[in-house]
Order: sequence, then C-alpha cells, then structure tokens
Amino acid sequence: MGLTKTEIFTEDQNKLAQVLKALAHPARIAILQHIIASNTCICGDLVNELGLAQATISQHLKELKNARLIQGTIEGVSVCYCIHPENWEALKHNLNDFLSTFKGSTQCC
Amino acid sequence: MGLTKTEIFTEDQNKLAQVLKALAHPARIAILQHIIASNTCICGDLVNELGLAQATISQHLKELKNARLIQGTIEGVSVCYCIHPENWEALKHNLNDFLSTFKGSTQCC
DNA sequence: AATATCAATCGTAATATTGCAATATAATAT
DNA sequence: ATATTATATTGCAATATTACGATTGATATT
Repeated sequence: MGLTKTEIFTEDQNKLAQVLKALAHPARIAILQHIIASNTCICGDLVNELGLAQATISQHLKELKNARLIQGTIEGVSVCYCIHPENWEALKHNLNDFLSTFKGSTQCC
Repeated sequence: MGLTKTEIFTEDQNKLAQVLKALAHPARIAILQHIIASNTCICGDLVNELGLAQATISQHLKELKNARLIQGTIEGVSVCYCIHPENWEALKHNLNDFLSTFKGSTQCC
C-alpha cells in the first residue's frame, strides 16, 4: 500500500499530521529558522546558506507553501519568502493544545 | 537519492525533525490522543478503537517508542503504554521555543 | 534583441513509509 | 503439555519522499 488511510481519522488529526509532516525535515526547519532570523523577507539566498541544490530548496519551499507556513511574493527577478503569520500562530496554538492535553501527574508504567 | 542529508544540518535540527516525523501521521496522533484520554496506561484496545490492522498499530507504536514519546511495560500477557512524561515536556518546550522565535510584528510580503 | 539571473518544474534514481497477511514469540490458563 | 490470548516481527506491494541535473519561464540588464 504505502497510502495513509486518511478516511478513518478526524479532519483535525489529518490536518495536524499534514502540517507536522511539512515541519518534519531538517532542511525545512533550517529554512524556517533562516526566514525567521532575518526578520525581513528572505529572497533566495537559501541556496547559498544550506548545502542543497537549487531544485531541492525550491521543492522544500513548495512544501512549506503548500502547508501554508510561508508565503512568497515575486520581487522582480527573485521571490521573497516570509512566515504566514496567522497560520503560524494557529499551528502554535493547535500544537500547544494537543501537547497540553497530557498532564504528567499520574505515575504509571 | 531519497536519503536526507542529515550531515549538513545541526543536531538540534535533525532531532527536532525526527520527533516531528514521529508525530506526523494521523494514526500516531490518534494513538497518542487515546493514550492521553484514558489517563491510565492503555493496553491493546487500540486495535479495536482505530480501524487499522494489529500489525499496523504495532508498527506505529514502535515508531512512537523509537521517538521516545511513549514507553511500554509488559503487563502479563499484554503491554501497557503511556506517555513518556519527561520527553513529552521536552518536546513541548522545544517546539514552543522554535515556534516562538517568530514574532509576527513586521508586516511583509 | 540578446543575454544574464533567479526560481519553478520535469524527469529520474535511490530510499523511506504505509499497511497488511502470515508467522513468530511470550505469557497465562486449562 | 497444550491451547489461548496479546503483541511483535517478517516479507511484501503500493505509494511517497528526497535529492539533483536539466530544462523552462519570467524578469532585468546590456
């Protein structure tokens, strides 16, 4: 198979998993950190910073865009990326809600 | 290729990506939610709850164990799973630190 | 107009993931 | 001892992901 059975899970579970999948790669974490660190939009110097080919970076950026974690606007010949503020906040809250449902009080196992 | 170039990233980036990968599947999110909801340890009623085969659940549990998000102890004939409290807290803090480095103030793009 | 530059896309190879049936293993019960 | 129950492992097929060279498309620059 190799195909996730999305139909047996809730929409929330599927959505959270999808965003986390976009985050779950060191290159994409590095890209996001880089975008955040240079607090203005970052144009495509990512290829120089990370040790990956231009095609690969472009692909990772696409996935981050699909997950709506970043947005890009064309700036002349290059493209300008930045965090999607609303969706970033939403993820932060969703994740915190999920992780906070566990109250580590009861001793078990 | 198909092989992540871990050597060009920091250890923190690789580790965070790895834990997120373990979280990034709806079945594993559902499993974690189920373990958390029944605040005692949960034994293998997961197979009945989710609509996945026993082998598949077992595999997902293994990945969550590898990521050290859960721990299991043998309880007679069955196994008892629960959240790994320290690592869960650690993930919560790591993720929050990462997500909070973005201060959504400056308008861009 | 010709050329340079930047980023997206296509095509491809290598590897990873997902899911399950079948089988194996381990502990208890009879 | 043997059967039963619960979980793990193996092996496999289908699909997804990662990475990159080559190409394409779009905008500047000359």
